[in-house]
Amino acid sequence: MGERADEKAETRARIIKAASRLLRDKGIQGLKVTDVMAAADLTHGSFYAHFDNKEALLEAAFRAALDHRQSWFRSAEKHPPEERIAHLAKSYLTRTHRDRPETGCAFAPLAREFAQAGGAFPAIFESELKVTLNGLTELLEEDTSLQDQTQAMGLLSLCVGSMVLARAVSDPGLSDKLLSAAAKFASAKT
Amino acid sequence: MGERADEKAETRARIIKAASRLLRDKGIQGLKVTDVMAAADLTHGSFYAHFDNKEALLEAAFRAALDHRQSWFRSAEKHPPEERIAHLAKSYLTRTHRDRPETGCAFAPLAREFAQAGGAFPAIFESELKVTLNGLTELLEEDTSLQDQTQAMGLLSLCVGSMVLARAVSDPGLSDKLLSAAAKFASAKT
DNA sequence: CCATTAATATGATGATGATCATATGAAACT
DNA sequence: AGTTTCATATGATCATCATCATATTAATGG
Repeated sequence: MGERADEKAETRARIIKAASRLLRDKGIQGLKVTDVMAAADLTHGSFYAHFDNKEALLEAAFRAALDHRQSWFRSAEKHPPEERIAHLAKSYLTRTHRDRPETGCAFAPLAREFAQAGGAFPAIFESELKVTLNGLTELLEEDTSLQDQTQAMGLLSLCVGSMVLARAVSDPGLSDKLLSAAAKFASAKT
Repeated sequence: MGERADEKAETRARIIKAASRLLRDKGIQGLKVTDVMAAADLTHGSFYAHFDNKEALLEAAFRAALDHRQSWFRSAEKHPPEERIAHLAKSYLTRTHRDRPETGCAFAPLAREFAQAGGAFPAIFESELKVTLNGLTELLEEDTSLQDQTQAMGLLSLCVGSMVLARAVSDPGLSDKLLSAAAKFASAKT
């Protein structure tokens, strides 16, 4: 009895994973149900056995796309507070991260589309962003009062902006330089 | 004889202007030919009297969207070099700019889509970005050698990232704070 | 005024893609 | 083995949009 259900849950997870990758790469409008299902080794029609509609999938996929945030935080915890800005920036602004948007930060590629999408999307985006900012604020030992999250907000803005631009550029020298310049810029603001 | 041609050129300009606004607001995939024409007070069909296809329009619209860059630079020139970073950040990171994406910076909302679009788009994006970085580099009196454009690249990344996030957030307190924190972060003495 | 021509409008056409209805096929219980 | 059930597949349907073909309309030259 549980066998079938397990299998279905596993398939569902596979669909979400595929969607979460494609979403970060192609954006909301670029994400096609057919492509997601193909990436999960299924055909388009069975999609509706797993989700009510595309919106439901997007929601799950976006949340899944933010999982890796934890490991970003954890790797910074090991460093003393005054080195954390530099470390967080450096570990975010890597070539690997740039070249694999499908496994990376979801804020950078999706901000505009999520904010403008209807339904629950803007709220989801916002709450996830707040969680991220709070995590950074703690790491940087700033006041949580929203009045003094300058470092956390500045750092995240810088990281997101640099990643967005670096990904948009095909000249590898320029792209690399955009990442390293941002990392240097961040460390200077400690 | 020139009358008709003038009128047509004027209409074309009107279409480009409408497209340039809608493009920044909705993105490439969100831009519908019908909507552009309606915004220019025309009906959809006549579009092809002015442009070969949607791609041609997008190209013109994107270039038009970068016009305002000049005035950003000029307003910074008036300040002494060491104050320019702070001034550039502050004048970019305004509430007005945030609330009117359709008249603002084109890099922030369009980077991902332009980079992934086919044809000439990535190259156009990249060359416009280089122009911008060179302008900033000059203003900040850095070495133009691409080896030392840290300030220019850091500043632009920070501005773009902060704007993208601030626009994605509906809590006005948080959104304002994202802008002001980035401005403060930019001006922080190294 | 009439004829021409260029600008815009109206109404297809065809592709794409979300969603749905129905079919297949294999596992689980009898 | 036979039947039931559910996961997945196949093949519509319906809306949206880019693009195109044709019609209308207004300005210019005679």
